Amino acid sequence: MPQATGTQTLLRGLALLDCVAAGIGDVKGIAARLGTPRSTTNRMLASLVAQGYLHHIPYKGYLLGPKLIQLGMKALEQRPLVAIARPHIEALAQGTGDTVHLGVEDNGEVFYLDKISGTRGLEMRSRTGQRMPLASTGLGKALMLGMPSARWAVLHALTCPPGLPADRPRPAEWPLFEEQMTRFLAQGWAMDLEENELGIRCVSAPVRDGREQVVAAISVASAVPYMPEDRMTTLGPVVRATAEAISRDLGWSAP
Amino acid sequence: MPQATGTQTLLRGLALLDCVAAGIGDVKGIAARLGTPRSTTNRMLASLVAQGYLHHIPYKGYLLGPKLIQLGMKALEQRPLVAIARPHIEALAQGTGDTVHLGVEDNGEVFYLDKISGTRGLEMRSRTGQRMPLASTGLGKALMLGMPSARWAVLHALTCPPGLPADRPRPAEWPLFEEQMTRFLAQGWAMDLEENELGIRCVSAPVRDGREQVVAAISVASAVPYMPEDRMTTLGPVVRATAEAISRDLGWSAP
DNA sequence: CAAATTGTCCCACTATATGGCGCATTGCGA
DNA sequence: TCGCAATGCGCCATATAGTGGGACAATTTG
Repeated sequence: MPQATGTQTLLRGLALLDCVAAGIGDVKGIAARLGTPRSTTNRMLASLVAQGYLHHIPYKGYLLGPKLIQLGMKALEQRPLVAIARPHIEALAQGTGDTVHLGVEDNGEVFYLDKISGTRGLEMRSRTGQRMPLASTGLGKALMLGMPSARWAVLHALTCPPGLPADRPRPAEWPLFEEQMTRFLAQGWAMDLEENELGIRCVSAPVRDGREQVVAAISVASAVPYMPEDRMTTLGPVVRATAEAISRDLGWSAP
Repeated sequence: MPQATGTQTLLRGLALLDCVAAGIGDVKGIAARLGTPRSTTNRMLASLVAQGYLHHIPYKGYLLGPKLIQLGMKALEQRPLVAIARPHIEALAQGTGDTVHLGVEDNGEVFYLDKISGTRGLEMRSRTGQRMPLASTGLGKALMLGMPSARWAVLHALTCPPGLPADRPRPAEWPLFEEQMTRFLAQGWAMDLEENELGIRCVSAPVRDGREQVVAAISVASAVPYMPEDRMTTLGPVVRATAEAISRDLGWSAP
């Protein structure tokens, strides 16, 4: 299946790891699956065990080893979200022509990590490094999808403080808001209908890491004329797909 | 450092992963550290990237990839605690001559997973599959070291219900108990002074996994005559060392 | 107890990885 | 803005490093 590019032994070793990850722990099974003779298989197994990539229980079988756990943890830390998401959100901006945002949750707010301006001429006020409420932004709602729904009420209230000027845009009132969120959760993407900035609508989706946790969110935003209801409906799955592509680069694997 | 056992390419590739894990992301640095020429290094890098073991940001550097996160997670699931701990607790039983236990926390209690009987002739009533309170057993206290100290009070109260017969052994009264636990936490191992069974003392320590979480505990138990105070003091670090050896096999790495 | 798997060597053969080199790109510092 | 240093990518003759067959011992299973 792969193009043999001069590292047979390495690739075989990695395939072997996959094999064990798939639950095949006996030498016979592994050798059969890789198509390697017993002696070769054993040789590689020995090396992988010596390095801690596999755990060996003699005459019982092989299991993924402690080294992989360590490396997995290190990998989680090293992951530079912005750099990894970049190519994906660039493609999304290219494909939609609209402005794309990347953000994370920080201290009950959205924190903008990256922004790709759209090609429609209009510029949004948002800026990398900026902070915004969770419940009134597309990014924020996508991030909230990863939290226990019990926290929704608090965050919603936080976004609509008592002294908020009457002319400021705001999310839907509570019972309705919860209803919307439940729908967003089911479909895997969310919307913002001028709830944060008049004239701006957006479609968003959550990004998860290897632990299934929501670690970020992306959104496609544009002015109302470019964002009729039906376009948002078709855009939803697209945004979601991009978010999932980023998630995969972060170690996430589809359910 | 390793004996070249007929898998140079594989070992080099794994060393390369270590290298990147250590934070060396530039080709030049990696090549220098492994002692391989540029072309060979690039070839391996390409293969590792193709398989998802590394993430590549062109002209920027290499990082541990998503595949390692996935494998790390799988490794955590696959880990058969009992089988992995076996050789270690056997060695401990051999070395001390006393009975060794392995247990986990389950629903606010200790659950005994394994037991190696000592060589002193006396047999303990404990049995694999048994349940015991957390606060009155050595295993339980070691497990409690991994919990937020706020939970200690609840668990202590749970172990000493109002209707407990006056002649039943029990842990120290509350203010003192907390004091003891704080000391145990600092030294990394705990004691049980006939608090669960009259005439039985034990020394215990927590076992952690790759996420630093306490997932189990081990203890060395014996009759009082074999367990004078000073022996417990020397045994403590030994038990702790064994627990840490198991932890390492579970992916834990010393702080 | 026998059958099936597994762990461990050994060894001749050649496919496999090596590493030197050149060129086009890209990024960074001056 | 420019030039240098790293990097990505490909080619290729060479011999080294991995291959795979086989024999034997150790271990588990039933």
